[in-house]
Amino acid sequence: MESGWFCEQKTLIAELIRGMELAKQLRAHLNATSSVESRDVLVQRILASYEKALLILNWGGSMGQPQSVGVSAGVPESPISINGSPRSDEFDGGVKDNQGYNEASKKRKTAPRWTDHVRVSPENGLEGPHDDGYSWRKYGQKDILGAKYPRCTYRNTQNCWATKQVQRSDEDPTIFEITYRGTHICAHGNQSIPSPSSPEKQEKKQKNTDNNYQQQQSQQALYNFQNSLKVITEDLDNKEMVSLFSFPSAYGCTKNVGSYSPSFISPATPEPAHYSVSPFQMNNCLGAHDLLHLEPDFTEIISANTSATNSPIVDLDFALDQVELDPNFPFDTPGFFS
DNA sequence: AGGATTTGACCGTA
DNA sequence: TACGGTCAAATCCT
Repeated sequence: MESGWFCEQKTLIAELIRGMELAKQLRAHLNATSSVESRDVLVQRILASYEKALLILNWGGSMGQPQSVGVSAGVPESPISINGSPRSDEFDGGVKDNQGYNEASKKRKTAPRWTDHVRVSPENGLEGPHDDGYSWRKYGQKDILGAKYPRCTYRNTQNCWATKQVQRSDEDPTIFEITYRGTHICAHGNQSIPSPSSPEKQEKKQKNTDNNYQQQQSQQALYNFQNSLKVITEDLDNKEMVSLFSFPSAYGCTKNVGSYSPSFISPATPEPAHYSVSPFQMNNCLGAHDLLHLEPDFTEIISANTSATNSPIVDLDFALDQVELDPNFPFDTPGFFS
């Protein structure tokens, strides 16, 4: 459990760092001739970041105690002490019958859970991706009784038990309900640490670093992009947090909607890369062709950054992006945490 | 060839 | 027993 809390601390620090970075950005915007909307976006992101940090503190403080589950917890995913051997693909080798599987199965049931609602706006084109920064891999699609659209299920690819379900709303087909379940124990993509991996991997990582740089340089473009976003974050009695985004036209789960684009190296797994789901590939419940009108570079920007506009709960990557982007960040700066 | 996705089958739960 | 979640072989994609 100690390692779990350690992980929480890292997330917490990342959130606080993010909040500070956003505050800096806001300060810059105050001096510049930026729009009110972009400032507002920053303010919202700052608030979301600190809100999440507080939630982590609350949840971390109750670790080891029974967690109320069932309702959307509105709680950030928190580490759990499992053996870190997710099941499928590169990490699902035969754990099905062992105790670890059973324990993990139980924990999954009692794991924190919350829901995002992602809205797609047919007339406006892509206005907001839903890249929560984690690397998801689809492992199931199920027709749900009484539901018009199938439910797609995704699992984190980084030795992580967290899962994500995407269900298109029957009432409003422009809305996708994204339910996050379980606890992230994975290192965040941008949290990749140098590893003596193969030259190929290192090369990929270098490319990723380059991407980060490009993303940073594209920050301004992002703000312009974000100005067109409709971001509504609601705190539903701390039980559920909902973010609404405008998306282009969307479809139900479809086949062959594309692949994940390599973006990071996973230090903890034998995987050659950490795959970050691009907004267009968020899941097969979104039609990839919805987004074809966008330039690849632009989609990259979106993928890397708009998670900051996501639910304060699920957005974890952005903060860590900041960490990696500035490895020399003065953590020991006096008063930094004060 | 390696990795990602699809999809029918299996399993657990209510 | 029905339903939803997950598995895993087959298939597709790069």
